[in-house]
Amino acid sequence: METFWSRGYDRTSIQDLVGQTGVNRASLYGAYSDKRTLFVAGIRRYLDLVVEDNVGRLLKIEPAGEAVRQFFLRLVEAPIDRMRRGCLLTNSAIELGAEDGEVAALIRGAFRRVEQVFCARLIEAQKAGQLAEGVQPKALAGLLITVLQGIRVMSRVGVDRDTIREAVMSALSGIKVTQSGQSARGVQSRLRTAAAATRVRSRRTG
Amino acid sequence: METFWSRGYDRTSIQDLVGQTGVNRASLYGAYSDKRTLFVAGIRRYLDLVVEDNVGRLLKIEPAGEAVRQFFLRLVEAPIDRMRRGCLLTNSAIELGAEDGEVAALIRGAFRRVEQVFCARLIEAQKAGQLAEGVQPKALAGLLITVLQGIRVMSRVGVDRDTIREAVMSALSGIKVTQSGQSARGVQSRLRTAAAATRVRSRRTG
DNA sequence: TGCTTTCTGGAATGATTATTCTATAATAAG
DNA sequence: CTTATTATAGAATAATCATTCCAGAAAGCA
Repeated sequence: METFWSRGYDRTSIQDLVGQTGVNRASLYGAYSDKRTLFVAGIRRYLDLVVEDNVGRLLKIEPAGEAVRQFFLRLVEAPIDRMRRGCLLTNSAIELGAEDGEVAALIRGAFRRVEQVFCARLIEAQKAGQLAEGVQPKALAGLLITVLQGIRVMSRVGVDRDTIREAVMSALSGIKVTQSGQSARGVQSRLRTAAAATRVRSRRTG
Repeated sequence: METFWSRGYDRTSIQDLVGQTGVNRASLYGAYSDKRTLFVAGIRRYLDLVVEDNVGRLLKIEPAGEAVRQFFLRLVEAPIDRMRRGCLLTNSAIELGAEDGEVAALIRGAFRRVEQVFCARLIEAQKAGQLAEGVQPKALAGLLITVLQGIRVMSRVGVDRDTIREAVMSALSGIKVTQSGQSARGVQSRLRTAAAATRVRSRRTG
């Protein structure tokens, strides 16, 4: 999973996997019939570890609006290497999605899952009066999963954080800011600081 | 350009290029020092042909809000093969963006260009009262270029059109609908028809 | 016409690839 | 301990790849 995540499918050789896992080539072939099967297993592991971890965080935080909001704030403020590496699903969607139906279906399923979690939490948020007038949870969830993928693409070529932050702010504009979240405080204030610094910088540079 | 667009960098062999262009291998190497240089030329050609064509359309349509709106409506209703093929820039951003600085810079430049055209037209739209209260052109432009990339990823794995349409609708919600656009009529009504058909279909299927 | 440059088809090179095979070492089971 | 299973290192296979080379064909130019 780690190696495919860092280097992609084509650029990962069996030898790379042997080196990174410390498992012999023959043993790898003993456990998985070929490279593609091994890759699919890597994707499955990513779903279980990384995606579920994010889903868990998304479900845990209260209030619901804050959970969605922080999901993106956290994403935008991730370390540079993490941003460059992107998401195994996004990377694989582009690399293999058009040609490998099984991989495409796995990725589609993950996208749908995250979208539905977004949607569920947005419905909660709406009931608690945390959404702006006229915002439809389902439509906003569709926007958010799309923006998430877009951010993965932009980060990959090193688009500056301010641009991405601005996009996120715009995407989240339908969710009212609440100060209730416990762990919210850290991320929120870090973001406010960054945004303020940006404003000063852009005044100076024109 | 066409071959790299369809198959990506790694999966395109020099032999593929010889076959598709009808130009001899030795002649290709006579004109371009290596595969990567040829690829960069392909990207540049894409910028000149495809990106500039889209920018042109974005600049031509009046009123400004309608130009941005139609850009996305057109995108969402593109033929299925066109959607699967995606965008050479998006595909290359993921495939090479993290490892090839020159390619990354080219792609970043194109993203910035399109974003700025979005922004310019949104400022026009705002002056003409076509934007909702509190919508900031710059922030919305950042959202739109991100959503554009996100759509390219989603389309690649065959996410259904309704989901993408919904995301687009949500992203465009800050732009008021006007009926003034001349060529607007065609796309608009096509979209309404598609949306209506979808509604019926989803009622039938549950 | 002749000469020079460019283009062509195809073979050659050398590296890398996924995958299989083999013989040996380590481990687990009885 | 002995036997059966599994893991290992590395060689062997066969395909594909980017890139170079070469001898001949075509085209441009005088």
